[in-house]
Amino acid sequence: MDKQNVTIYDVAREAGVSMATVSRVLNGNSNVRQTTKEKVLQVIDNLDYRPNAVARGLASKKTTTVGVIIPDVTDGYFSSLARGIDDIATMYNYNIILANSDDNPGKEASVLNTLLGKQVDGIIFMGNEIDDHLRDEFKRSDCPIVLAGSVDVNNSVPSVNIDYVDAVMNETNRLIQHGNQKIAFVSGPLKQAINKDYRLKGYKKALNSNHIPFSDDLVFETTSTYEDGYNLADELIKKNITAAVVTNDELAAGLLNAMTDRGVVVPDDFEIFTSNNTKLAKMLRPQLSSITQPLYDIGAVAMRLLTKIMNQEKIDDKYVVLGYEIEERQSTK
Amino acid sequence: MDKQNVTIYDVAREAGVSMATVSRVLNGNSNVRQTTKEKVLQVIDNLDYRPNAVARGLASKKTTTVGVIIPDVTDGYFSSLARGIDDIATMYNYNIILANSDDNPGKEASVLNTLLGKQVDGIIFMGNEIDDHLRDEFKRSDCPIVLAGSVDVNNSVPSVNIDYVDAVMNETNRLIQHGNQKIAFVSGPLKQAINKDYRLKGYKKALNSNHIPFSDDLVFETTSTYEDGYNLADELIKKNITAAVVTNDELAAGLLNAMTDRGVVVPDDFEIFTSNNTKLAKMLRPQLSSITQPLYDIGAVAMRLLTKIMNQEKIDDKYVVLGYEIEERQSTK
DNA sequence: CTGTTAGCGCCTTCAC
DNA sequence: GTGAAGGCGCTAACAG
Repeated sequence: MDKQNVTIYDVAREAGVSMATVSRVLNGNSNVRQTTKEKVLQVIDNLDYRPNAVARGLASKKTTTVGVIIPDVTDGYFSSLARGIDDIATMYNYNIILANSDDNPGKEASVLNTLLGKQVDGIIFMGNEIDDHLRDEFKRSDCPIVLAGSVDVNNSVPSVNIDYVDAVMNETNRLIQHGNQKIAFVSGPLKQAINKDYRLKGYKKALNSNHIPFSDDLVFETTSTYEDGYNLADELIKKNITAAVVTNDELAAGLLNAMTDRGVVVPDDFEIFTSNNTKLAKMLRPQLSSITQPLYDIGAVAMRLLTKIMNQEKIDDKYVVLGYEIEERQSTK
Repeated sequence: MDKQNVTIYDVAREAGVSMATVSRVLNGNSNVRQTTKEKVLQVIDNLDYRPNAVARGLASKKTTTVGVIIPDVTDGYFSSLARGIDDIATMYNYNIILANSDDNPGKEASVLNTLLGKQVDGIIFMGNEIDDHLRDEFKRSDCPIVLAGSVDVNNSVPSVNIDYVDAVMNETNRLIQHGNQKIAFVSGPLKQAINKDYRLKGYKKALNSNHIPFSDDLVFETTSTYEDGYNLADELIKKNITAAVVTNDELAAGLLNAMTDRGVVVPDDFEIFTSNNTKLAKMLRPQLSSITQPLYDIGAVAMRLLTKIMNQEKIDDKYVVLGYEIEERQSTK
């Protein structure tokens, strides 16, 4: 009933060599004669031997697995990053332990600790907010960590992102150029730095450079769900708002559908710009205009960066900023 | 530079007990005097000691991690299952190693092997097709495996599903009751058992019981992408088809949008039923009528079942069939 | 090029 | 209740 009855020792005996030699061929060590190597390989095949990664991990202090903390796999934005992460991880022979955190600081800290206990070689963290406590844990962990599509105002950890300030500023500018004066900023929780310190800042910059006064009255804070977006429509209509910059695609989808359901024609009567360009944006009608982020690449680059750090390679840039585009589809004029 | 400098040995020395005792309190063994237990706990806290799960795994032959093989995290159907899986896993103190397979038999077999090498305590497999080779690997693995939202015609492995035959039959029946005679079956790859042996069968049963002849001409095999659905519209229109049962939500979304973009009014001129009730279904306009599967629960129940098997508990039913509903929204009359 | 010998950090009998 | 000792399966010097 053992999962793993045949060990390196069995292989060694069967092949008439020492376990060290078997270990060498397993690890691609070149110091093995071709003929013995072949013989060992042969025996491994015959015995259907599969190295025990746990034992290997204990001995070598490397588990070839990395932890991935994600708010919610079900979210199209983060799952796209996760896909990029996993593909690159696989490419470099790593596996990922995926853990959902719901953006909950308690869960994040807790899962971080269990990951460290499992001796992951590195961690990719995705989350909308990094508080002091978490930053401390990161520091104390003594484990390579990279943020993917997530922002740390202190830049205390390597990260891969786009320029959120710039992107939102550009969106807002376009909306202004389209003639809108009352533009809503529809956001996820403002305690999240990515919303408050980056996106909102971009929004304000655009208003400012166009001499439009900023008003708290046009800032709508939500929990980023489809329903939140849907429920917001009436209020926006009542305030005679004619356009919105939205920080999340599902949120934008809710707003869009609510508008349409109320007979408000998008984009003629109301324009919407969203932020993440998940699959969803193109599947809606009208299609959502959006910042087009290289989602897969953000994950992929983050994982690649992590491999370099784990590997102690020299890093050119610990704070990668990838390019983005703005694609105007059908939800803007 | 060690990730884990303080070991159980340090704790033992510091607390003036043996490592065996420390191990006991760590594992909740009752044979420890209350006072010593408290002392040990105190030292653990002081030293910021964190047990090394790898060493523990080697010694105990339990890793408290399970492998999860998924076609693509980016797919709303599977990511919902994955969320259910992770939540229950967390509840039972397991972590999940998530691996994308793209439904590719080669990748599936390969990742299965690396998971087994990592000594996972169990595996949840999601995939649209299980071929003989994979079934063999499952059997040989001698590792608890549960299928989630995935079907094995041979029932060689415990699984959690809904009754796909019945569900598709019901959908088709409704379409027939709505007066449709030419109903398309728009499917993912027909080499996948879930499509060919279950859904298609349900479609045929409905036709049959309504004395409508089955025609291969109305079966459309695709790769299940949004684009596939979009590109199919013209053909369906040309054939004067008035309704479709679709096996995948993104596929259905593509078809829906293509119809709308071509001026075909859904549901007046064309009805659509989809199969998975992912978030997407309700976000589209018109909203997609669908089989409403308990996605999260399928994952959750599968993981719960797996814990029972890993725990050698008695299992009432190794082939769980969860209930489903059919929800008619706006894409059907 | 190959074998020997220690551990890696923890669990788990088995004594006391 | 607690300690001592022997692995778990593999890697990593160190010899030869």
